[in-house]
Amino acid sequence: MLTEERHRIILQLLKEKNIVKIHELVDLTETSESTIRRDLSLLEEGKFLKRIHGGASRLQGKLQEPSMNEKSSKNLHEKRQIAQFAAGLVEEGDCIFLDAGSTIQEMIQFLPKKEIVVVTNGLMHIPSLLNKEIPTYLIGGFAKQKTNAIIGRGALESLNLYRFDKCFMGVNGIHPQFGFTTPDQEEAMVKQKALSLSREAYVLADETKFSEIAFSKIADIHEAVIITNELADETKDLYRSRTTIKVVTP
Amino acid sequence: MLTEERHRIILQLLKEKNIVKIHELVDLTETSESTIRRDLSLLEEGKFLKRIHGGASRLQGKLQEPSMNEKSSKNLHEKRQIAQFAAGLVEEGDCIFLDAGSTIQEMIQFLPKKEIVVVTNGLMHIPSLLNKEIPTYLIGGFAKQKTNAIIGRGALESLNLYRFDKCFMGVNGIHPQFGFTTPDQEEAMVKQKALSLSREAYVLADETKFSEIAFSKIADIHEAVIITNELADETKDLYRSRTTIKVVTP
DNA sequence: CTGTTTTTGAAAGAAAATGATTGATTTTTG
DNA sequence: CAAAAATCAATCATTTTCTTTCAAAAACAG
Repeated sequence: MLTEERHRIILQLLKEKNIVKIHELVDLTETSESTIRRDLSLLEEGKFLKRIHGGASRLQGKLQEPSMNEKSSKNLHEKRQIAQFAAGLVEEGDCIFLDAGSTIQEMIQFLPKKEIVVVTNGLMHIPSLLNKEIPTYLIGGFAKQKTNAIIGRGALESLNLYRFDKCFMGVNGIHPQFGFTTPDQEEAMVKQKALSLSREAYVLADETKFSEIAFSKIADIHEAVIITNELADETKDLYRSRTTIKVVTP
Repeated sequence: MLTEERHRIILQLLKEKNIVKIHELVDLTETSESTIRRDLSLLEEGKFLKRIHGGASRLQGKLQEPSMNEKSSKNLHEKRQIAQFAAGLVEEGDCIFLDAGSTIQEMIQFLPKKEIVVVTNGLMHIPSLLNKEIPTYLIGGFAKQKTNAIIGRGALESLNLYRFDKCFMGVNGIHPQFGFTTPDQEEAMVKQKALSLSREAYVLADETKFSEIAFSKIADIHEAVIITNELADETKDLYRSRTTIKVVTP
């Protein structure tokens, strides 16, 4: 059995079980304990897992891309519902802005087969957009490694070339007083700019984002329509007076 | 069994299994280990798979160019030599423009670990550039599906924000009278603009590009230094009088 | 047919992976 | 708390795989 093959098996097993024991792996792969230990050491070095006494455990850093599976399927389902609803708002002839980030990425698959134009700062959206043969414009600027978003002065200048019918974005915090917020200042500026260039603005957020505050402010609460799933009634009331909330019914 | 035939078998098997072992392939094709090793090396060069100890594994594609099946390994080798030479021209502190396209993509792996800044219109370059932790700026504009390049008005406007120490580009035709040419007019405009913003301009081209003419003109022959591999003497003379040619010695 | 290039297989030494063993360290058990 | 059990890191000999080199075989061109 090849090294890489074992590594795949180990990671696969970890995904399912959160914790694997050394002996389990020895039996499964029919190799020696030494070999498995070496494997675990290597994988730990590569930040794929954490070694613990007797085995290894999964690490839930955000660094883990495939930990998408870890997100409870409920959460994912909600996210998708919100995304689908948002995509339904797009109309023939629209020019829309799509923010970088995984929330918005879910939207793309639901975008209608109409004549639309998409502008985005999300590098991760490009393959799927082109795949759907949607005319796509990317704004210029600095390519941020961690989030795969385009940010910076170039991004703002670039946006000036466009006007949008609708823009869609994800945020990290929604708060009655502090408005929409996100951790990265540069990304906040891009969102802000895009929002100011749109006739209609939509923020996609599941219930976990409400009453949260992140570092950098994007806009006041009334400047965008919030698309979300079921909310506690008292939360709803808190926001209803200040802005529009579209609640996706399952 | 023909080389091509073996390659096809190997790739087919990889599609099904994610991992293939050397001995598996030796048995299957009834050739020697040496031959299989050579095959795997070639296929790895062409970015079709990744060699691992004891076999090979499938590489899960990023934003790779899929339509480039005709890579002959000889051609690829030349291309790589040219790319390596070009990368060697990059100096500490340089701000360089990298054109979209597979020729330039080869350069990235050879870029020196110095403080440099890269601006590009090639979406396919982004993953490897970010991977090397090189500060990267993408210009804005229309994302062209076929070539994964950013083009159009936005691209030209975007470029205006920058000035380059050096720019590197691929072309389709080089001709004493007609200059540098490429099939797509929009891409030609981007190349032209980038070239005009650079202190020094370099065109990377193997011998097959000489005396060819494509539809859209980028610049006159004297406006860029040509980096190429061995040339017939008469070809060399034809261009030497009008521009600089750097010949990469193998 | 002859000389050249390309492809192939074999072989040798280098490099990597493996499994067993050692004694140290940690955890469990009494 | 201390002994017993389990797990661990480190080392080493062995096996497997890799790279390089070379010569024979095959394909090719003139």
